[in-house]
Amino acid sequence: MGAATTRAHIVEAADQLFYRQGYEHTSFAAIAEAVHISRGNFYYHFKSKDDILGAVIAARLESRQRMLKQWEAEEADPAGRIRRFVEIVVTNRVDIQNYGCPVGTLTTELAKLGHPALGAAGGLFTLFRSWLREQFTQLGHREQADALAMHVLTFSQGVATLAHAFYDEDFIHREVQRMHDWLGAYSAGTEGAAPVVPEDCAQADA
Amino acid sequence: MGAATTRAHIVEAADQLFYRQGYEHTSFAAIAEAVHISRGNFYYHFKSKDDILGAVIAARLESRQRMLKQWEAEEADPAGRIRRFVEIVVTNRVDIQNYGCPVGTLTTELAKLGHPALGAAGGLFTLFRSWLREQFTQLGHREQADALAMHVLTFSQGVATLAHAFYDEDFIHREVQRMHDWLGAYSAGTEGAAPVVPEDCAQADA
DNA sequence: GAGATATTAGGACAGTCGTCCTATGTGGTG
DNA sequence: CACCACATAGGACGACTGTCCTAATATCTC
Repeated sequence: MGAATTRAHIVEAADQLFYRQGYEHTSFAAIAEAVHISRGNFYYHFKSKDDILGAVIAARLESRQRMLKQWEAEEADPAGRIRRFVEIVVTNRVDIQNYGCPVGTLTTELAKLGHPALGAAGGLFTLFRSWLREQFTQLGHREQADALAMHVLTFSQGVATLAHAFYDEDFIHREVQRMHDWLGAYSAGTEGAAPVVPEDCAQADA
Repeated sequence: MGAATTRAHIVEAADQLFYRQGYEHTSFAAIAEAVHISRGNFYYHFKSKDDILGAVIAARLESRQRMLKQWEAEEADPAGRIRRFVEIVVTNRVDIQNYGCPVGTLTTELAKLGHPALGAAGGLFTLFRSWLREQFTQLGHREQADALAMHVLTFSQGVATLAHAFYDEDFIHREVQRMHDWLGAYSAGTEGAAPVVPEDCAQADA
């Protein structure tokens, strides 16, 4: 098996485990077992556990960036793009109810650990924030664009946290509906333009 | 020093440390150092680390319950009580920006650890949820009371997570203002303006 | 096929963890 | 003062952690 392949397998397994069990709680042995390689062999591909975390964060960043690019390609209307973002919590409702938001929970954990990779993980939030800001700007709300972007992020983080805590799917749908109604006030003129969310958009967050 | 006093000191120190560093990341040695007692002496007061966690959760529950009771005593208007709840993120903005929400972060961590005390920690969420539901019911929104309570919780969790991630105080104030505006539609009678607004007219703010 | 390189396996290492045991010290009661 | 339950200290324990080292194996080049 090529080194690049093994490395990718490690990152993939670590990504899942960090998400489901947390970074600190995930041991080298656990990742090794998931990838079916020996513990000692890790250090041929990564020089430390923090190094794996860095690779995982980079992979998540790239993945989300790709997702956003695709949305831009598929959806001409900025309001439709924002709606897609809001729908993430529906698309990934199962994972979210089970494990929370991969961005929010990782950032919170790294902050508590005082981990140096906190800044890199925060880049995921910044990525979404900037992208949402751009969409609101295109909608003509240049002045409030950043505040509106933060409000949408607030929504998604709040929903993810509580859907996780209460394992409540109906709650997700209610809050998403509320958010769509709220967004209506900011996407005037494009009413009825874009229908909501194709089924295969997924691979999104959480 | 009395046993009860020492026990209280342990719980207090553990509470702080669990909040700031997380439960798993906080070692016995760290708590011992904070309380200035020896490691081995812990097991005279608690039979395990989980036992300390249980005491911390119980203490937090009692503390929050006391807080809510006091609000009920000081504030006759249910709308005012809800506003007090919303203001938590302002009152505790320093801690929230530094460490996030004590309820949300603990619940998330325990879920990832698969810790048996997850249910007990979830009781904190349930406490707030029930209390908020009661206030909305008293405001005459019996039907939607629970959904409205969950919406307020969503707000507070989202704000706490992002204020923590971005360390942004202005953001907190903006979201709180938005929330107060939204609440205005549901607190008829106290605020002057006020016809009842259907659930999906949440775009109160702009 | 031989040799060099890339990749893997498995154990040794020091450190830390939660837990437990036992001896020491304390304070109040007869 | 002697006594005894309460409270504390400090170290020993096995298990686990991330890290590192070295030998064995696979893969590719000539």
